[in-house]
Amino acid sequence: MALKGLIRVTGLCVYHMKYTSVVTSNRALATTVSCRYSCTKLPAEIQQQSQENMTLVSNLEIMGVDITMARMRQPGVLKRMITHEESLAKFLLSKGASKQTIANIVSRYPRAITRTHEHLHKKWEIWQSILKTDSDILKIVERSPESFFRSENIENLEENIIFLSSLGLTPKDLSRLLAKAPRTFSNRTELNKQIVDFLKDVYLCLGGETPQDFVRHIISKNIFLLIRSTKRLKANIDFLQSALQLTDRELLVFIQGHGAEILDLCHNYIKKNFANAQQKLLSIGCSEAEITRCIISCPSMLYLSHLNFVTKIDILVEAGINSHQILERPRVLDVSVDTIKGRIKDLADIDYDYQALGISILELSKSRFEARFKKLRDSK
DNA sequence: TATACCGGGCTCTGCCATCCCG
DNA sequence: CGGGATGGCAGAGCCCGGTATA
Repeated sequence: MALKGLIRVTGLCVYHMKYTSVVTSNRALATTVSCRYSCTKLPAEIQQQSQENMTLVSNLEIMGVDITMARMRQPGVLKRMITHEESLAKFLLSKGASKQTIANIVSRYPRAITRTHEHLHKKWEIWQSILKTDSDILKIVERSPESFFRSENIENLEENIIFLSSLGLTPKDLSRLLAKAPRTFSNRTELNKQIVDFLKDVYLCLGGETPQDFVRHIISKNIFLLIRSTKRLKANIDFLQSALQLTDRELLVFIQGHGAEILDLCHNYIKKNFANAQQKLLSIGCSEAEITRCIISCPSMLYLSHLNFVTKIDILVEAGINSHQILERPRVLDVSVDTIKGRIKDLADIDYDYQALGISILELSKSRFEARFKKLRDSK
């Protein structure tokens, strides 16, 4: 199989490196026990607190920062002799943040106060070249302070923008990337390059001929790919090929289409959900081949948690819809449980016949459903 | 003209471990 | 050796409407 060969092709650079680093970190994980969150103070903690810069701590308290939270997250910051909390606050205020927001940001990511005014100014300017307005940037900083403040490396940020643009991503793609997956820009450019190389290698191994177009296409389809490990992406691609029994050519079509949406899922989650969905659909009388075809046509169903998936299927079956109707229109699973329930109830009131009229009415947009429902009811 | 098909828009952090440098 | 920088992980859907088609 082509993907198996990939390990050999890219093994020396991308894939092998990733793999070994993960193995060591997992091993370490198993033997490390953190006591950082213990409620009772140990002597070591008391000693640690005593080393804190008391002026800084009281400044932060006045700003409204949650010191306990800050201490829990980045204890080292509270010991620093030189910090820039005042200029940080002034800077963010000038961008439209409230005092409460600023306190919240520092509580969640204390290292923010180690950034100088010059740094903040420069970085904001660069972000603004992509996102345009202050409020767009502020929204992200509020949502995830870490993504804005974690790295001090401006050159790397600039390099990332150049690199991502060189892939053919449009300004619109870049702004979506920065708004939704800001980590893409604080990760080292080398890492982004590795992932892009990995994607190109996958594509070439599967027989593709225009790797640059492929990468641009797949990243704009799923903007979270660059913040996932190649280990995860590879595991998911391998799994989907074997679980869905796709040829290289079919896999290529799949991951360039709807398949791209699910490549970033946690690998165990995708495996678990696949097994659960298969089991549930088998239990209502679907064949394995039908299920496979259905998942290929609508892979987003693997996004649903087990409970959510089972609940939806049960509601549909109880309403008198048969398994084949569901498989023919799997996008009905895209609709929320509440919406399905509400519509089934409405339709029961007018004795809607799913066998005769089909189930596509359940997937309409809200306004289209209402219009259709009204027409059906009036014609009764 | 109603329905089917399909693409795309929202959305997506915060914690932990290791590496690395002063 | 401590702390900053960086990578990796778990987590878990829904909706709208343009256009093709019958």
